[in-house]
Amino acid sequence: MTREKIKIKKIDNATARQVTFSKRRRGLFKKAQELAILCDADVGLIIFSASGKLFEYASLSMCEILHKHSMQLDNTSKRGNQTVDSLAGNSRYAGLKKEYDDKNRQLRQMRGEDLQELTLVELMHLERTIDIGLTCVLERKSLQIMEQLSSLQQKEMQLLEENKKLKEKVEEMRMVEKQTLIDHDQVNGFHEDGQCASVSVLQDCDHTSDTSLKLGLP
Amino acid sequence: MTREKIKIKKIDNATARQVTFSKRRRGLFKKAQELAILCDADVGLIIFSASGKLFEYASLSMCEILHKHSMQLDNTSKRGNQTVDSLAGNSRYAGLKKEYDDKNRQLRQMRGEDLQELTLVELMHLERTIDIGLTCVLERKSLQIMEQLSSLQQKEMQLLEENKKLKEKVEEMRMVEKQTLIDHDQVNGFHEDGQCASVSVLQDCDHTSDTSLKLGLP
DNA sequence: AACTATTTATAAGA
DNA sequence: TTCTTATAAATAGTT
Repeated sequence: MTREKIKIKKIDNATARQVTFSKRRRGLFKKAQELAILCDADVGLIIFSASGKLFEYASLSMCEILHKHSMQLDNTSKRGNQTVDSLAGNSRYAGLKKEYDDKNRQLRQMRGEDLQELTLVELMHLERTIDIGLTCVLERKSLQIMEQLSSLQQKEMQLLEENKKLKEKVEEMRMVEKQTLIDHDQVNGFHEDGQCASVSVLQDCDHTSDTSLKLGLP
Repeated sequence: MTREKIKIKKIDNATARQVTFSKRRRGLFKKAQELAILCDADVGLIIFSASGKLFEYASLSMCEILHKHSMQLDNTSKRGNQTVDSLAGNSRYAGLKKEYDDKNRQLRQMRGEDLQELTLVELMHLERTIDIGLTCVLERKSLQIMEQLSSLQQKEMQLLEENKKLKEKVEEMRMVEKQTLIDHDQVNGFHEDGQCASVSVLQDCDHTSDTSLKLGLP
């Protein structure tokens, strides 16, 4: 579309064809993307070069596009020409699709949607199914809650125990310190350092700190 | 590309967006076809409008394009020769399978199965979902029951009414018959015929019979 | 759906 | 492949 108008037929020269392929492919991808963005459309574009190399663009994932495409085919092909699906070679796909639709319908009905097609007997069956499900979920929930409560209580106990030990330790240290001061007073006058006692205190602190870490939340 | 340059972002005005979609879609199809012809490429283009309508172009059949596409994907994603899967052609299948599994899991969980993998928060969500579903089902069931009750009561009324009329008719017929016998006795004693009265009775019978037919079950 | 002023895409050449 | 550029094609806004 430029220096010269061309006829739309296979380009003879292989090099020129390759160049044009490259240029137009990019152009097509750009246009496809623009359409998707401007018009809020879902676009999937698959291109195979003459040599068989694949290029693709998809506004969503290609998987989603193809899936939507399959769904559409299923909807339209129900009216008669099942040739499309047949040619696609998808008894496997069609079978899975059927099961998927069935599961989806059941799920929707359990959520309380699409109920108008059900008879009274079917509704009562459904109610029972949901009720059983709800019971199981409530049981499981209770179990979970009990487990978490139990776990928390256990942790509380451990922490209380730890706390108690620490208090005893602190009390003991106070006593030791007091005695040390008394000893110090007795041995010397009032001066000198309490370094030795300090070190001992620090070591004890480290030890208890390790223990409490083991009780930390997961 | 025209009167004014536009920014590539979703067009706000719905009408303008629809018009642009139409124009650009045709443009894209044309370009896709030109690429296919000029460069001897295989091209597949799938477009869904925002409203979900499908438009597609394929230089071969779309099935062949998708089949080639699946082969390519399978070949590149797995180095081993999984020709069986490849021939079945199914990135499409894999995508659906994933969704199917997901729906199936959800369904099982709503039925109270496979709950051990759920956290407490997830369980509470599930409980709420099921509860809402149950409420809907119960509402629908009540509605159905009320409808059926109402329908049955109406039929009962009609039948009672019919019954009443029939009883009256029977009583009337008895009286007529009695009178006929009396008349007969009188005729035997004197003269006259009771034919006219008999005919009248038959006509009345036909009439009530018609009425009961109109009230018949559907 | 048709028109048209512009923007874009691109064929050929470098 | 990429760049340039003259020209064909596409198209946004309007009618």
